[in-house]
Amino acid sequence: MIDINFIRQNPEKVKEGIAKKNTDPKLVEKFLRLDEAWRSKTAALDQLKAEQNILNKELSKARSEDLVSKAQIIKRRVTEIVAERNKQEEKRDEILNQLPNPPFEDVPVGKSEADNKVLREVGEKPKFKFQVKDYLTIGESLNLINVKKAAEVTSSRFGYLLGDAAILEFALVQLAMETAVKEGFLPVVPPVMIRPEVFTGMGRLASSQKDERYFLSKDNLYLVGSAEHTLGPLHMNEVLEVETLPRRYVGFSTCFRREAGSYGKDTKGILRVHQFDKIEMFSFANPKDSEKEHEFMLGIQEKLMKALELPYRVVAISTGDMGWTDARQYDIETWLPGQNNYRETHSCSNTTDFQSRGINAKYRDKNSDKKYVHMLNGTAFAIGRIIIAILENYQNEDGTVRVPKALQDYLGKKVIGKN
RNA sequence: GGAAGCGUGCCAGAGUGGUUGAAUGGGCCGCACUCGAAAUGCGGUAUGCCCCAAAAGGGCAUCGGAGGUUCGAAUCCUCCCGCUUCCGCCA
Repeated sequence: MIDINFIRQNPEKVKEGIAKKNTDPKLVEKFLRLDEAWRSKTAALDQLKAEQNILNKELSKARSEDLVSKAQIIKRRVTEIVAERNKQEEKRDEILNQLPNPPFEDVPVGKSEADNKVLREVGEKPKFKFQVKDYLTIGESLNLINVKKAAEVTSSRFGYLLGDAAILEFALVQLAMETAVKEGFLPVVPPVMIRPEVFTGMGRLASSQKDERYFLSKDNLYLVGSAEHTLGPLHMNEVLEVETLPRRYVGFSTCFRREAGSYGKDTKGILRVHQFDKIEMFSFANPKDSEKEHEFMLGIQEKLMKALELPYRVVAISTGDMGWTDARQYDIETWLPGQNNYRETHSCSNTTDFQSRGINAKYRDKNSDKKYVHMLNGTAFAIGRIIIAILENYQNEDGTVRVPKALQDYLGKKVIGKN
């Protein structure tokens, strides 16, 4: 969530910031009105409580019926005002929950993904002397992917990874983990379920994101949409020593997404599914270094893409297309010959103190003041989509698929589909 | 799933209705002593919020969480969460 004091002191900045993110700036006015009402209720309550405390102290010395009846009257008033104040607070916080993290000043302003800015294209797009196939055609013919059976067994937007595709998954896990560990990330297998309060703190139940989550009502738990969601709370309610920053983690988890509102979009295959596995990097950084840390994480993502020798481009996400919690976001889009297009495979975000405030993750600086850390997250590999990219970019005319050099040792072969 | 116990500040640990934000010890920080250190002594050592232009100052809240009883709750009651132990089940 945004710092309440920041909104009070810089309402115009906040309005401008959230407007860029396609959020109604009038919400700020609404927030300030409700906040003002909350403050006056709080002041009234505090004053009444002070009176009550004085009376109670006198009563603790000597009981008198007169004082008791006075205190009883105050008690009734307190009960009333507490109820009013709480109601006011609820209303105010509901609006606060509708305010996304304002973007940094230099983020490209735009309404949608059409306004994203391509920063660079890297790698050579493969040239084919034959009719290229899409990954699903290749995957089905080599019995690597089965979505039809998954639909029968589970439902649409699920898939089986079979044979070398399954092996490929673990190879990608190994490659990503080894690379991240070398850069100082601690490997983690985090929980994939999360409490509603913690999820809210991470800013992941705000607004329409809620529709994106699977909820287990019997246990009052949500399924995570990314390892990010349970990696962040690893330092919930903690104060980290400044010299231990940045703290870096790389997590493997299954990701669950309802894909609400994407009906009709990418309905075929496994590009957009309800369940996939992902390796995710996460960093807790000193605020003064978080932009640098962001670039560092992006650098690792590119390193991984270069290791796989897949053509990609780096995109600065425009304000209108950014994530709810993000002050800056980069995506990596990988070239998919079967679609003749770049498609998102990675995302990397600096959420500044938006999430750390929600989960109360602080650090102690040199003056031993406690401040909120900055939290960053970035994809190492969204495994399903990388498998798609490999199948399409490394396809041969005879229907087989070459294995990227970096993965050959893990698979123990150079070509998939050859007898 | 059944039964029992427990949950206090950075840590250990007292406190079972009345000036308790909370004894005591440890840790940490500052000062004194010392050439320096240790030891010792003295002082300090939470967070959030509100009022105040700010500072100074004042007030409110917080003893796992949410409610309740009461003039008054760390202390009593209810529910929830967590931890421990035993039984059952289980990869």
